[in-house]
Amino acid sequence: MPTPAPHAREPHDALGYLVKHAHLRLTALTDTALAPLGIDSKDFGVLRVLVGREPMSQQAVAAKLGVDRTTMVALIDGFEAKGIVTRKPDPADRRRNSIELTGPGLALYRKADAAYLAAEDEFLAPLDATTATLFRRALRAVLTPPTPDGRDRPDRDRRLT
Amino acid sequence: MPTPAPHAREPHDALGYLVKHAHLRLTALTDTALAPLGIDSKDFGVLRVLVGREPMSQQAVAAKLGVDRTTMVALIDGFEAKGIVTRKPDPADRRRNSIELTGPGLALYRKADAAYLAAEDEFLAPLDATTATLFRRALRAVLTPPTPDGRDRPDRDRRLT
DNA sequence: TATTGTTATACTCTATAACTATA
DNA sequence: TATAGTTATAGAGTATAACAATA
Repeated sequence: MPTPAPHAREPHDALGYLVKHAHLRLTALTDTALAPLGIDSKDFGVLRVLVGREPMSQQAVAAKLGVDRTTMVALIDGFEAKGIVTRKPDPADRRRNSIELTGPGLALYRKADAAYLAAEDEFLAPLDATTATLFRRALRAVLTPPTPDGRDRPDRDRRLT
Repeated sequence: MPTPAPHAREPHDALGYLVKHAHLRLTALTDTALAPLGIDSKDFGVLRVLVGREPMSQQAVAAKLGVDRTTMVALIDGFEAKGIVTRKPDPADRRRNSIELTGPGLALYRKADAAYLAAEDEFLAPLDATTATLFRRALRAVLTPPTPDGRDRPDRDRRLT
């Protein structure tokens, strides 16, 4: 016994360590996979919010992502400069900017989605198919009911980052 | 069909979303659990490195945690001010600070460990015991082999944050 | 008066560079 | 010459406060 160990537990078994580094590794993998497309995983999160939905206000996107509306400005700035989205005043309420994915934006999303899924697969590679499914299901389960009364929230109210 | 959905996949199913928010929730739970003891989950990580080991240099602790040695200074400053650790020059190499957990520091760690484990339990509450074990095992599995040749690294060489 | 987007500012976290004392 | 600790500084990232336009 090289190290006298009063009350030693293996630190790498701590769930906090495991989950944090799982997050770090998955982020690194997806960032690498998306980099050739000129976006990162945070950008991809924005695309995921916009795709397949009606045009949204900047604030609505920000709320979905759980970031401040001031943070959203620069993100949309970048997307608009790259021609990924259009930003025009909402005719119904001209305070709002209506954010809409462009054709090239949708094409980019499709490529990004493929790259993202490949990164997921790489991340999950050490698990067999059954375990991978179970892993995903367990993640969903631990996120579902932080409500005290045990009722689940409808999916569309959840934040998305 | 309220929302016309060209190429829609549910964003909450993305593994990136699930892992990120699992991390956020677990961190929130552990921070809350540790707050009454005057420490947070990052502090607890430092305690976990120090407990049950010989006294270490600041740099060794920093390396284990994967942070810069300059970041370590303030962390140890706080611990020393609270009497959790002692910091004295290593007689063998007086450039080094020998960091050692004090008696009260060890007592604090034990309380913190109990609080931390309770937070883990709360996090895992939606899973039955078998699934919880499988979940932990899956997390370990996806973290083990980022080495290209497939060989695992010895545990003591891994970073710990 | 309240809200959306915007800008300017501040705050947190962490790393880089430079200094000191030791080796 | 190189290394451990320290300090000062700078860089991300994100939030808060204030302002203009609109409701």
